[in-house]
This record gives sequence, C-alpha cells and structure tokens, in this order.
Amino acid sequence: MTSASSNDPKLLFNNQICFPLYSAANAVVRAYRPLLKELDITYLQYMVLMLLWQESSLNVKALGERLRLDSGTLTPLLKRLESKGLVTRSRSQVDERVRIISITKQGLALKDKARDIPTKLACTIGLSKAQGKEFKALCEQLLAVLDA
Amino acid sequence: MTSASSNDPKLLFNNQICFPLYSAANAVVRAYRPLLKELDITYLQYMVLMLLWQESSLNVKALGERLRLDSGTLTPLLKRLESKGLVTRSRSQVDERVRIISITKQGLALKDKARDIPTKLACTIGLSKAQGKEFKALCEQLLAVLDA
DNA sequence: TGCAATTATATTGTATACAATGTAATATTG
DNA sequence: CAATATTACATTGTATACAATATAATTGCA
Repeated sequence: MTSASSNDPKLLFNNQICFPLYSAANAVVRAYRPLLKELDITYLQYMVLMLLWQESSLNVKALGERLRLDSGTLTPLLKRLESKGLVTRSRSQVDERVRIISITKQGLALKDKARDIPTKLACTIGLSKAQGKEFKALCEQLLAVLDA
Repeated sequence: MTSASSNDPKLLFNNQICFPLYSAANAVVRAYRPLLKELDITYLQYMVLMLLWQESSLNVKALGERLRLDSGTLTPLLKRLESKGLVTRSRSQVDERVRIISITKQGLALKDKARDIPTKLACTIGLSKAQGKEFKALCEQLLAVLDA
C-alpha cells in the first residue's frame, strides 16, 4: 500500500494547523481596514509608518529586515507612500546604492490621527491581554523557527 | 495635551500583537512553497484541493465559507485550477447561478503526490504537537471573535 | 590598480486579497 | 403574476507577496 489512504487525517482540511493562522492574518488586515481608511493608508503602510515614527529614517534593507519583506514588496509600497507625501526616498551620500526613507512632516502628523487605532482594534480583536501576549509569543517563536 | 505622546507605547512597532501573526502567515506560505512547487500548485490552491479531496465537489459559496474568501479571490484561482486540469467548473442544473467545482481524476491523483507534505512541513515548522494545537486554537478563537 | 564578487535596490511576472460594482438567475411580495 | 429584492458569481481596480532577474555601486583580492 503505497498510495495515501483515502482519508489520511493529515490531509483533512480541518486538521490543518496553519490555515487558521493564514485566515486570521487576513482577518486582522480586514479589521484594520476601516480604521486605517480614515488615514487613507493600508495595514502594511501603517506598519512602515510606525517604524518611521520611531526612527525618522531607515533604508530599504533595514525596513525589510524589520518587516520580513523584500524590495519587490517594499519598493512599490514606498513609492506609494512617497506619492502621498508621507515619506521621502533619498539616496545615501556615503553609498549611492542605499535608498533612505524618511518620514515627512505630513507623515509625522498622521501619528496623531492614529492615536486611537490600537485601542479601537484591541476592542475588535477581543483577545484578553494575556491571550494576546501568548499569541504574540507563539507567532514570534514560529517565526524564529521558520527563519532558521 | 491632545496630541499623542511621542513614544506612545501602543504605537511602538515592537509592541504590536498582530504583526507577528501577519509575518508568520507569510512565513508559512513561504515554507510550503518549495514543497508545493513539485506539484505545481500554490498554498491556497492546495487548500482548495484538500477540500475537494474530501468533498469531490463544492460550489463557490461553500468554498468561500470554508476558506473565508470571496469570489473576487476564488473565481480567478478556480479558473487557474481548471486550466491545469485539476478541477471542472460546471453549473448547477437546479440553480443556474451556482458554479459547481468538482475534482478531476488528475486532481485526485495529486493527493497521492501530496502525501508527505504535512509531515515535511511539520518538520520545517518545528512546533511541538501541543504547541501546534494551542496555536490553532488561538487562531480559531481570534477568527471567531473577528467574525462576530 | 583592475576586475571579479558582493550588495542594495529595482523590475517583471504571477498569484493572492478584497472593496466596489455588474449581471443574470431565483425568490419574494404586493 | 409582475415588480422588486435577493442571491451567486464575475469583473475591475488597487495593494500586497515573492521568485527571478536586472542594474548600478561598492568591496575585496590578486
């Protein structure tokens, strides 16, 4: 018997461990959408801005490491943020290859408008603080393993 | 003081609960990719096929409910599966609006080639069985709340 | 120093996601 | 039973993801 049993439990949809994770990530983006729509940004753009609210400016590589995304995703996203006037995309004087992304005054002003988003989203999510912490820890652990 | 404090902890990137979830979902898709490449399918296509390996045929609405995706995502995906010869897209005789997606012989044959994928991926993921269960439960709980 | 790696970013092509909208078929209701 | 509402799916447009590849700048090494 080399063929898979017709009901191999490991191939049953409801036994998949990762699909709920996949769906939950989609659901989170959906939950953020109406809140972020007021700022006219997407979830990923929000994350980029959050980093720039802290750091003022970062190059594409540093952003990619923090966000675990490559230039194929980031370059067009950063161009969109630039066209909205929220960041600038300059070149490093020291190394012309390096693109430096800096927050603008307008981009910084968005932080104030974003003030209530974390609390509003926490309501939508409805995980307790302890569960959220546990959840975050598990995801980070998963990431650590997957990166290795 | 109506403006956000310049270092409001809720707006710090590292304090975000959901971004690790978002990254972990991307990482899972990346981890599956090389395994599924041998079957020439994507992760989402694999999930659709898994449902059809169980049910033989389902309409778009039923697929959308199980996968938590809408026709904007599913229609093109199902057309791609059709063009690969893995499913057929017929109409219900009873209700002409309903599109019935059925697994083909070729689609069913892929199940055998997929036999080792769950085990291989479990190795990559590196979560213990207990952690996996906990993880799945938390994601499902999150989904339940977000859907409400 | 000259030139072969390496690095940082950009581009191309494919595949999701999903809001908004369109369309045809069915159901409902006055 | 005809007008209206609803349903199921498809289409359009925008925004991720990411592999594969391209390009230009920098490094490293013979």
